[in-house]
Amino acid sequence: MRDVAQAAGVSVSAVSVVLNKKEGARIGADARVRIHDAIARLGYRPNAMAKDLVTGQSRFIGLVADAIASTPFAGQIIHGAQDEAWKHGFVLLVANTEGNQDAEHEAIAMLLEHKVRGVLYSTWYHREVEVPEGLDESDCVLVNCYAAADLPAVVPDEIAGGRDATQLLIDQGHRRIGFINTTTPSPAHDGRLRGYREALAAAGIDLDPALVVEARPEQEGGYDAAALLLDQGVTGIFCHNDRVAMGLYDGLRDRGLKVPGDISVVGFDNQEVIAAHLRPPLSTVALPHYELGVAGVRVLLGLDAPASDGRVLVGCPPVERASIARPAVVPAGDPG
Amino acid sequence: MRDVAQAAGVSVSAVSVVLNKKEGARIGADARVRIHDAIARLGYRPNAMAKDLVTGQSRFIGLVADAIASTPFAGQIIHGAQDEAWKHGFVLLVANTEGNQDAEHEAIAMLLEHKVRGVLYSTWYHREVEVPEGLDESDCVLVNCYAAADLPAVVPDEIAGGRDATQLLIDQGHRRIGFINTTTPSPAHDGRLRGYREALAAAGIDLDPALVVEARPEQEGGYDAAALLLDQGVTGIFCHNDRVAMGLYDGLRDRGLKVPGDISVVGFDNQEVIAAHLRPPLSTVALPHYELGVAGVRVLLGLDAPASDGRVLVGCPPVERASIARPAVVPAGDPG
DNA sequence: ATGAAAGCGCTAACAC
DNA sequence: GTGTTAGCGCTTTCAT
Repeated sequence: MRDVAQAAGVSVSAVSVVLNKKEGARIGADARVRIHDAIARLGYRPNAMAKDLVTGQSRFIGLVADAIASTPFAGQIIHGAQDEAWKHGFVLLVANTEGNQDAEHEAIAMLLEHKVRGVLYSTWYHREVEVPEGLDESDCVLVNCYAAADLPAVVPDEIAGGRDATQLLIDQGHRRIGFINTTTPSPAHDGRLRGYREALAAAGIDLDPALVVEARPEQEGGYDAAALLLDQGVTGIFCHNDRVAMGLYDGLRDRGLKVPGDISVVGFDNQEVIAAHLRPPLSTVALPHYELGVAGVRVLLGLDAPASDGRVLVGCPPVERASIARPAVVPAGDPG
Repeated sequence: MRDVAQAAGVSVSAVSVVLNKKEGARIGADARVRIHDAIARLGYRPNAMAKDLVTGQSRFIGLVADAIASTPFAGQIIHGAQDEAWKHGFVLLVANTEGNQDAEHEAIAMLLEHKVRGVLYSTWYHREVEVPEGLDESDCVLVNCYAAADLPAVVPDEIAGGRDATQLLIDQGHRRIGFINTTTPSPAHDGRLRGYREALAAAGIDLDPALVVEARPEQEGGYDAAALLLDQGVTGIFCHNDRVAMGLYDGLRDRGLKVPGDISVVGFDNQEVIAAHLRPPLSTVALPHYELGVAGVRVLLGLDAPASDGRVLVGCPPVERASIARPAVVPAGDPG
């Protein structure tokens, strides 16, 4: 920078002013030109760290994730956070902890030492977390998780998602709708179930407890659950996630049943590799990971405000594909 | 830091020395204790940027990716790079460009301004890239891609991978082995084909051109390819990737054929969500994204050296599951 | 309108 | 052994 000033025949402060496009003090047009010229000629790059040092604040936003890679989803959170941060001139500092306590501690220390503007603490599946100490030394927002501590938390709206998924089936005339929930206790388990109930209630359909079963949230779980639900005479099935739906497809096929001709299926997550390419393509409801990341930095930056309970709910938009049709067996009393 | 020094009754340099665990100049044991005490009491955190500023080098490694989220894979590269960087005291600065030229330029400028130790330029699928200008101002290594410019490039060993995948089938006695390659021109297309040929040649099997077909690298492509290969009387099929294999499973089943009873199948990529949960679980060969990330920072840091051609090939380890069996039809002349 | 100078928090000579 | 001091590259009063 000194070199630039020298080459342009001005002082360093003049260069600084020009670089930061200050409004107040204007620089002579000629000097300004000479400065830009010198910058280009010398290939000068400002030193971000020196700048941050003097201003006392960096342009970093820290993101600590518990499992960057174990799932295709985490990438989306990073992506969304990165995009939004970038939009406001911030850069993402990524720290992966793989659930390791020490790594987490170290990561947070590192972020703090870099004087990050704030940190996003995220998990790969929606759950309650215990906030590691140290995080309180900086602004912090929880992404895809929440804590007893009153930190702002950005989470998917599981209830509305469950409601919408069920509604997809109801809209096509289904009334005996099965639900393969997960065996794992979680906000997803409770929220989607509640959404399922709400949708049923709103449509005036009595809840039949025999229609909701639980299975491991994987293909294998869905495959095994097929038999249970078929015995109950369901015409449509809402699966806890797309992987379960994938397994269900297999289970149905092995019993000679066609989707959606014989049974309609709706998933959850909108896991692209699966949902979009199953035969038939799976109608589902999307887990908004990208948006979670975006919303996370927005509340961190004070652009969005959480509700009074500290939560910001991000919607799970339905994605209609081809796994839902009107039920083959018209319910009694319904002329069709 | 001054406060700490004052509280401990020593000078700032003493604190600095203690913090950096210098070997040469030792500090009195009592002073050291007082310093640590003061640090804890004051909740002092060193300012990483001030440190980097004076030493002239930061502990950052930049990672620019063309598509962080479009694929489950990118996350693995980030993860590997992050872990390895962390291990050596570096932090990852992540920049996503989504293939956008301007974003890329801006991202690189930003990384350079932060005086990164070097940058990893990565792509989500293995391909040739044009290196954006500016990257030469810093150490740079290509990850999962390569360029005409002589930059070190860390890439998967497609040939060996194709060879190993084919060998999995050969080992079980298959001799009429089909290959569903991708329609997309790419190192994967050429490398896996070459590996397939090499494995066949090594086993003394003549190449039958009718046995290699091309299809879109998705479920749909695999489904459609089933018919073509079945007509050729193959007993085993090597698929360009797991998604193709997934489609192939469907195609085979629709024709009443069982995997691996009637036809053995091997995939490529080891895309967890799919490969591990298909019925039967898919034997495949893994695309080593995590290792690619690790290797990237290792060569960047000078820990590993590329071959004379600037490449470092990362192996694609076979992952055996349950989609391969001995062929039902024993080839003529083979008593076993 | 522009330059001089102080200082951000830290490290690294160099004295003592 | 331990304290003093001079910057690292930049922003920002404050003079001019």
